[in-house]
Amino acid sequence: MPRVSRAETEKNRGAIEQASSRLFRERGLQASLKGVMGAAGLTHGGFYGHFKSKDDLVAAACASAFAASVERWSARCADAVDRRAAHASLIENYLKPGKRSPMGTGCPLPALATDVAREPQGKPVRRVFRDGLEQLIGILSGVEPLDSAGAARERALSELATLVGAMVLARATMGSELSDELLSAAKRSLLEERGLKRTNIPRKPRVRRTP
Amino acid sequence: MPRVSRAETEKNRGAIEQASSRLFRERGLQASLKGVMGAAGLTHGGFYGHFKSKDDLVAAACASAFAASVERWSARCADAVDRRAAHASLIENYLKPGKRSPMGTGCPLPALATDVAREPQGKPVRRVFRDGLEQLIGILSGVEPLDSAGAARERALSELATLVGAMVLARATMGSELSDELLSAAKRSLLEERGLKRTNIPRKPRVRRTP
DNA sequence: TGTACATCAGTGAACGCGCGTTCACTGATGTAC
DNA sequence: TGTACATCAGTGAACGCGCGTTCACTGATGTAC
Repeated sequence: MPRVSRAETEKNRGAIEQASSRLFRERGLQASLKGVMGAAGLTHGGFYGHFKSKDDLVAAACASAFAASVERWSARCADAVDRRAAHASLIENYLKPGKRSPMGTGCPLPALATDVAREPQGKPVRRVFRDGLEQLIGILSGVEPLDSAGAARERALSELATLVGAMVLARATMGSELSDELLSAAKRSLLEERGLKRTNIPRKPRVRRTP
Repeated sequence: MPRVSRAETEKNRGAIEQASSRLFRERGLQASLKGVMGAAGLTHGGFYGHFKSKDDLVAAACASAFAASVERWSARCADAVDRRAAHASLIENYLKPGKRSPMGTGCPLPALATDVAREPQGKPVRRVFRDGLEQLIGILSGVEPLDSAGAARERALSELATLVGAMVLARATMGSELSDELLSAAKRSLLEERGLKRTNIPRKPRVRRTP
């Protein structure tokens, strides 16, 4: 079957990156290259034509996962009528019960943070993770109340901690009532304590699609 | 060298459990049995004389980690002059920068939650984790302000989410300024927004030790 | 545009290694008398 | 209390398997003329 056209090669590289981004979140960073290559529709031997090493792929996969999250968060903000609506939308969406599973298509923070914490200090994925986290912090800071001025970042940090912690614990307890409780408790705390109760927030009218 | 006395055998079983409890938190649930047995001062072959399987050990290790946390949290509460002091003490201690590392001796929630989330539904460790989490929730609920009545549990859930999320993210970014920021932002949010500022809380006088 | 040939993306076997688990063996412990 | 012997906790080799990585090979692609 080999060889393959240049366009095909590039498409394959993208497929490996996408598959790994999903599988690393789903199964952890120790997910196998054979599994990744299989999910990309290839055999394992061809991997080193695309990436220097597994560490290299891990970094690329993590970056890709963050890029997708940043894009989704930004789109959500752009769709909201104002900052408060955007803020509430980000929180409500993040803690939806449906977001617990599958892990492979969700936010990289709860999916990968503990694995990244176990990676040695020099590994490339650590920097990628930190850069991605900073981007999400930036977006969340941007929808914090303006009156608190320089405290916006600090608020964003503690809110992100609540979001990530609630999701991580909800996943570990999935299938029990406690799991739902964790998500709704975090949601209520974040929304109500900041005056972001759902009923207070105007919604943008949906754009009607052409049928 | 074999065989060994009954007392020795029991001590060895305890050593395996302790070593695994530390190594599973440190390296994740895929830490090897050979590593665990070595850390307990034994060779790998003897493992199955003490435990039925690795899954069995994982459950025991998780239970042991929670038991240690429950004991420490309870002692901390007992040492405080009142509920508010206990509440602040739990939060401040949990988010101390020194608690980021080593992972092997800290709270099992940030160390194991994501690994537990990836375990299949039937695995014994899932129930052990949930039971342990419920115990910690119970302790934290017990120091929430009484005036909020039935809301104590809900508050405890969202506070625990913040604690765990902050620690998980701080560990993933360890070595950067962001890591410290995450811990202090979460601490300030939890303490100040609940009127638990350090300066408001009376301290118990230290018992003088005999020199 | 058509032909001849060099390139190289993907294949699949192979490498050394570590995993969880099993098992024959050892020899001090615990027991029966 | 002392002796003879059965028990069984721990050892270390072995099992089949999957891992990350390497490599000789293949044959369609891309290029030179």
